[in-house]
Amino acid sequence: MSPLKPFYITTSIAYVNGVPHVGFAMESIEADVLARWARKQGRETFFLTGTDEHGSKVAKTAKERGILPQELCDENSAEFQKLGNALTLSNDDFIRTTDKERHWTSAQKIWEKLAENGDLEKRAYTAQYCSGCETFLTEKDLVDGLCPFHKVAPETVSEENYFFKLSKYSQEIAELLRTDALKIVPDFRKNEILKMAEEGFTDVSFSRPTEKVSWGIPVPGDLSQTMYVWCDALTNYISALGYGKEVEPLHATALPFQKFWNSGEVVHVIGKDILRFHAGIWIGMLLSAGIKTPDKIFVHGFLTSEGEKMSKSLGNVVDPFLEVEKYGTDALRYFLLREVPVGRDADFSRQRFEEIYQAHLANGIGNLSSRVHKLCERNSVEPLHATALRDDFTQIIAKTEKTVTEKMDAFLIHEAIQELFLVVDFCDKRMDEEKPWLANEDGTVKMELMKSLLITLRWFAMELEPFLTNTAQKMKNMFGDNGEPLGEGQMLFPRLEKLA
RNA sequence: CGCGGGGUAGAGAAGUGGCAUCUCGCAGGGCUCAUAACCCUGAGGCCGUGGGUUCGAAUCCCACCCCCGCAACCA
Repeated sequence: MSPLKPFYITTSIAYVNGVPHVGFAMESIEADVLARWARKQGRETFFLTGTDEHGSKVAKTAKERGILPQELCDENSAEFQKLGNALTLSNDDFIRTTDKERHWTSAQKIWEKLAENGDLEKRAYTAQYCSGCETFLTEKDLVDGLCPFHKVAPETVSEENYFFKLSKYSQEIAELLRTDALKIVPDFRKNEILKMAEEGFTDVSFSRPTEKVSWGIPVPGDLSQTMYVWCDALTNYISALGYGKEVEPLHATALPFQKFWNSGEVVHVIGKDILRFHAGIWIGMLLSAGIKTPDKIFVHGFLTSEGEKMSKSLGNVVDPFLEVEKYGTDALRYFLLREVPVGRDADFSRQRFEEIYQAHLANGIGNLSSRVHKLCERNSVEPLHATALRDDFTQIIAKTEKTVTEKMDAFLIHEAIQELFLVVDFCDKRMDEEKPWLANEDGTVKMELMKSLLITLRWFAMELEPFLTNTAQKMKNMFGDNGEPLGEGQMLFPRLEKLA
């Protein structure tokens, strides 16, 4: 719990059978802010993201396109890494589940641990299978007993799978949740998953016959079976840290796994759809394998698009690349961080996005930066000489720092950023009332106020860094970070009508 | 009676017993350093509905209505 513990934060890994989605952008940005915040607090931090690349869907898509599954994975994984750059993510690593060297060894190691512990058992499994979809269907999928896509009755198929005995860990998991040893944020998600745990989880299928699904990690010691997503994908969180890697005993303590997993604070950032897997299956696996369980799971909601569910068929999926291209990285970051209440569902509305951009970014911090910069330039106020801060500014800075810290510690990102931006209002108000563009009655300029404004904006840039990294850097250039002279003035956020 | 979340101004949120708050939008006024930006004022709420507890309820209790998730790898 010590705030100086190393900090390990992960996003869920994106499935590569498609291109990046604005929801993935939101999750990555939230994780990025928490990672940058931790670093700013002086904590040694490791931020991981990556891609989930196995399974029949990928194999099928590759086949349709006439390329190898690995080629498809390479192509799409690259898109996600490209998005990471576009969003200025500060991830320390990027793990891919097709990475045999790094990932497979860890995943197989965990599998062996579960097996040694007697928690994996081969069972016959019977279900309805549609050969058109190449997947199992449940009663609810069927329309009049037929596959809704192929209009044929599914066949009853029986196959052997390894099952993980998750049910036996239900109560232990419930206890972790109850005591917050595994803390779920926000609270209401905890209640939800705790209920499920108390009612008991069912055992889960952990493998598929290789003849049906071969694009995956082979089950150790049984080539007739391929790992199903759980042991394959969830294990990325520790494979990236080198779990199970053969090293000289002397070097074992140097493994990131040792530092960040065993001795650090571990936080997973995920969407509400996969909470069950993370708080259930993943924790069960770790308990079985005798590995420390994570400290926190931070669950975000979903975005709708103009009030409707985002779906390919409706054609309303928001492409994060296009948003970044049009409005800029920090505008998208700001909207997702400020307008989406942490943990809840929200709507991605074009009009709302533009209103927020105009009001907070262009008219707010952008305009304030311009007016302060011009004043300083005109009156030769140099950063080097701006050392003394007026009391009222000192007070608001102290108060803001305190509140922002409290909010961030509680993962209330949207409230933290809201609090921070109140400083913009404060500065605008001070200028309006004291009119620093007019001289004092004795003809002298209002130097004290101008210096305070300059210092405050320089401070603001520092506070802003975890949230809007690019803008923070631009502000530092404008207002002379580290005693540099006043830089060039620039428009941080041009008004919308000036955007192409 | 499957499980869970939610219903507070046009929109999004805060508020868990004591004058209903913030952001955006809207209307009027002021200023002119600034990106026609900024500042002030105002309009706009039976706090989902009906009962109850209390000196006092958005807040606690009971009943009901309506939205939304989950139960199945959609971020």
